Amino acid sequence: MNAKILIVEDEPVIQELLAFNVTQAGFQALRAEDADSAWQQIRNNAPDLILLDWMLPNTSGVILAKQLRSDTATRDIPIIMLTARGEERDKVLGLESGADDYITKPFSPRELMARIRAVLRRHVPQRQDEVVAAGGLELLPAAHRVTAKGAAIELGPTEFRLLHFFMTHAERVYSRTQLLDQVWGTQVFVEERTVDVHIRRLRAALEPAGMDSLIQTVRGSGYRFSVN
Amino acid sequence: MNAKILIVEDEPVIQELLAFNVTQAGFQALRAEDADSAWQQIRNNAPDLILLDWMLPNTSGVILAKQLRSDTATRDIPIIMLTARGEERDKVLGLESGADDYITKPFSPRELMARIRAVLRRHVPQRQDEVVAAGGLELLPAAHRVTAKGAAIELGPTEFRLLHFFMTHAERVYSRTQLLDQVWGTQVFVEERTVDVHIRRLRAALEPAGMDSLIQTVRGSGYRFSVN
DNA sequence: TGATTCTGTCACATGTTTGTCACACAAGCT
DNA sequence: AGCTTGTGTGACAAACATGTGACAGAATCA
Repeated sequence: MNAKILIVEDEPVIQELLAFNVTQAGFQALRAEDADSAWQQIRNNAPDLILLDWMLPNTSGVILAKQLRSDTATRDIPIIMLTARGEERDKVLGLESGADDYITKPFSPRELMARIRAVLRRHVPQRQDEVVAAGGLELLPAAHRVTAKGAAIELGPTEFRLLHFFMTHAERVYSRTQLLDQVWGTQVFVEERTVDVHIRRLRAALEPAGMDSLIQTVRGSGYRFSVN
Repeated sequence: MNAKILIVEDEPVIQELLAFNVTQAGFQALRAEDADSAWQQIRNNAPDLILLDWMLPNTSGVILAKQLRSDTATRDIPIIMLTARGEERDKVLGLESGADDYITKPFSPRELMARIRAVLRRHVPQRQDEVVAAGGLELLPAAHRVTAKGAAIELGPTEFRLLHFFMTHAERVYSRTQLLDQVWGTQVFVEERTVDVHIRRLRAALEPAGMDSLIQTVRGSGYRFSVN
């Protein structure tokens, strides 16, 4: 959810402005002033989207875009071109440029973010949503629903993800660290004991249905979802 | 995976451009310049998707789309409309047009392919102009009318499209982003919170009939239309 | 044209969720 | 038994998500 956006812009003021807006909107901003540093950033940080200035020193933005498109590793990274007023829309979006969208300077932050989100939206792969059943519980990812013997069970977002993970990884012990990685994500820093609390909340939610014993404590190791 | 795409476009240059891009992307391109040759292609080659120019000689694209939608054999073929800048989005995405998505000329090839892939991916055959009934509500697309237990319910255009989408996609959670794509269209840039407001307006309109609980909030995920 | 509806956005109200404690309790060890 | 370590539990404030009323501009209609 926290997409990385590479800003390729030689003008420091504009670069700063872009980075500010992007960061403000909750994205991670990477920066580059020219084609070389852009490539370096791309190799090291694998951005999800590139904001590319049409005019760049040495190599122009168009040429960089072309190169990006011809390289298998970067072919699928969407590009939004930054152009000066008056550039021909046809040229910008034309075949050779390979841009997904463009925006003319000066631009409103709102429009910039809207375009970024729109482009990202179309490039995010679809996730799976198969029905999961285990231990008398049924979980429907698409409907975001859990039922035990037909009765609905209300869960908060985190408990839902936690249960989903457990149900798809039953009969195996997971440490608190592993659960944090899998359910919270690798980039979140929270106390390990937080897992305990959510386990408790999940058990409490399952308890009315008599399903709370499905989640077992393995002292010294972690937790396990087990049908037995 | 090798989908057949029918391009219906009278302007030779654009037709060529489209065919080139489509082929390049690994699809099979079929071509037609007018409604008659389009029908011929459809009958002979059963395309998986149709790229249709809004303006066509003789019969306009809109009329062809309408015909496609009313013919049982072609009802389920998704359509992407090609429009000039400035066309009304309501008209384009409106129910009478029957388009699944649209794109304005001039467009970027990447954008086009992204749309094609998106439409193919999510394409669930759904009849655009048939009466929909769900959760005690009845919606008549052709008449642009909604009733609950016989009593008419007044809705604005956006609320109508929103409800129509929900009723044809019940029991499933949609994020604000997905709803924007599906109901507002992929080219419209509005705040995500706008969805909330329209949900509220829709609920308010359904409330006199006691049907407002059909639209449920799923915290952290989005909204769901559900009969339960 | 003016009147009327519709839309998108905001600011604020309200309600949930989350991570963290501090402490209680349980299990293993010598 | 005492000691040590690990886990359960209730409370809480801050962060966060959603509901809601108001408003101005756009679109529509007569």
